[in-house]
Amino acid sequence: MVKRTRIKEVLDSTAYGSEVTIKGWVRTFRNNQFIALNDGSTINNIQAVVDFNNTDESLLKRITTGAAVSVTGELVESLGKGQKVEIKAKSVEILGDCDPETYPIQPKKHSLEFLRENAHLRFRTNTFGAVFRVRHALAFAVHEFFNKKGFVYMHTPIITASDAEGAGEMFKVTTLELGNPPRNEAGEIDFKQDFFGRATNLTVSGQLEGELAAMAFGEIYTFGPTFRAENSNTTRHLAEFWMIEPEMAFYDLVDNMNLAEVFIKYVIGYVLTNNREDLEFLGQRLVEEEKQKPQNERSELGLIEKLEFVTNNDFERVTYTEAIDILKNSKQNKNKKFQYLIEDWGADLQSEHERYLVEKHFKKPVILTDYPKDIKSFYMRLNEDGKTVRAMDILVPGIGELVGGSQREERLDKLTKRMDEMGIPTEELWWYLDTRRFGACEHSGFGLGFERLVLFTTGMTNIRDVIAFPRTPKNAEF
RNA sequence: UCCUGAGUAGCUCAGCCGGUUAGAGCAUCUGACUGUUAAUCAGAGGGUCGCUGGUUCGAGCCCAGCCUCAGGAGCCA
Repeated sequence: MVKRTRIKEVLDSTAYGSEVTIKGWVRTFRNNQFIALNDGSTINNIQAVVDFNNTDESLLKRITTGAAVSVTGELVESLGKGQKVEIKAKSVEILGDCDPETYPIQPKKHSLEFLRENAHLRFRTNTFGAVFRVRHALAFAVHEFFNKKGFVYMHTPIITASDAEGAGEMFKVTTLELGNPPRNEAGEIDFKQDFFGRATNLTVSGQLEGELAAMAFGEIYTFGPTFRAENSNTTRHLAEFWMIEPEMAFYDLVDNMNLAEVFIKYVIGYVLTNNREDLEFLGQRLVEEEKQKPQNERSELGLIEKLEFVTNNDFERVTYTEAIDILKNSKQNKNKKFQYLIEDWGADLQSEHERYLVEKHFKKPVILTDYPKDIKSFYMRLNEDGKTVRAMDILVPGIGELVGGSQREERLDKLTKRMDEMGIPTEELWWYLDTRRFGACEHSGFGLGFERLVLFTTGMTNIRDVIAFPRTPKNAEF
């Protein structure tokens, strides 16, 4: 059996005269002799030239867009313009036919909306090929970064019993019969008879379990699927998404911010050096797309310039209180251009405010810290002022919140007091509180939405286009 | 969930004030051409106008309800 060479390797080769075998999917077949073939190893196609005068007519007819073919031939310098090398085909074998009458992907521009409805085939387009190679590179860089720093990768449970984290609506997990569940004497569904002997849900965060592990390994991270049953219909929310959650003992909020910033710069830097061609294509795609927008709505920087800017510049760090001052004194606020005007300290920031800070005022990623306790979660460490907590959110242009994190409240009395105030049942989270009873220490962590990172890095604008098979309200096809 | 907009050929879209046989480009098919770059040229086929009901002599177009999608908001990562 002849060994297959990946197209990326062939395109980089100068071994003219040697024989190679490539296998891939036909992108176009031009002029009855030029096959543009792609195997996913690179965004670039290789051109295989068929001698149509000496090739069976019935074989030529089967070389159609989308067909899987194997080509064996001689690697030669290309006679035509547009590519350096090509393959002079000696033999072409159709591995899998593709009926052009019914194959949805045509050699033309398709709308992202159409491709979303054909998510099973969209990997075969340039755009989605590039997006998912970048996604892979980012995921790999995440593990490489933490591994180099000595973090332990924890797999926290996907099915959880706690319904107490307050991170959003949860999906129920049950084996009970939906139409006729067993009931107790009070007429309520009797979860004692369920698979786990209690009500369970899909996880909304691995943080609480992550904290337990950090109290032994020092530094850990999780990277896994997360589920939110919110009826969210936006370009930045999914019902099933992947989240990275580092948790570090002996880190205060500043250590936490430093880690998050270095981390983001590292993974983006990895893609800048390893996925150059994909980024160039995605950057070009973005330019084309923005041509339809009015001048003042277009990005100032190209995709690669934007990513280089992020890796080369410090993120802006401001407290919530300073941010409120900036917003309050902004022209937008004074001219009542905000839909929600900033009046008093304590209000939650709306998307328009975050966007103003990031895109108009600072024009770079911003880390907002020390939010009012009333708009943040129970586990965040209370500041000396008694009003604010050691929270930090990282906001980036075009996406908004990329990271949400905090220094955790390690003082048992303050934590339980806060839980009581917010109606979080302490008895259900006894195991979490045990970390505050047995060797508690200063610690911090954050959560980063992986798809939002992919969005930012690829310049795509809809989160459903950076995950293979998006799960959103009314959509679980594929 | 709320606001706004959209749904017409495989895809992208046009369709006038409600009027006779619903169009274009691309794709597909047939033929020609053969160093092309989303090849080109000629011809052909292709429609449940999102669904249901209503108004009307007559509805792709008007009205009501529903479904789906997109953008924005909320929830958040």
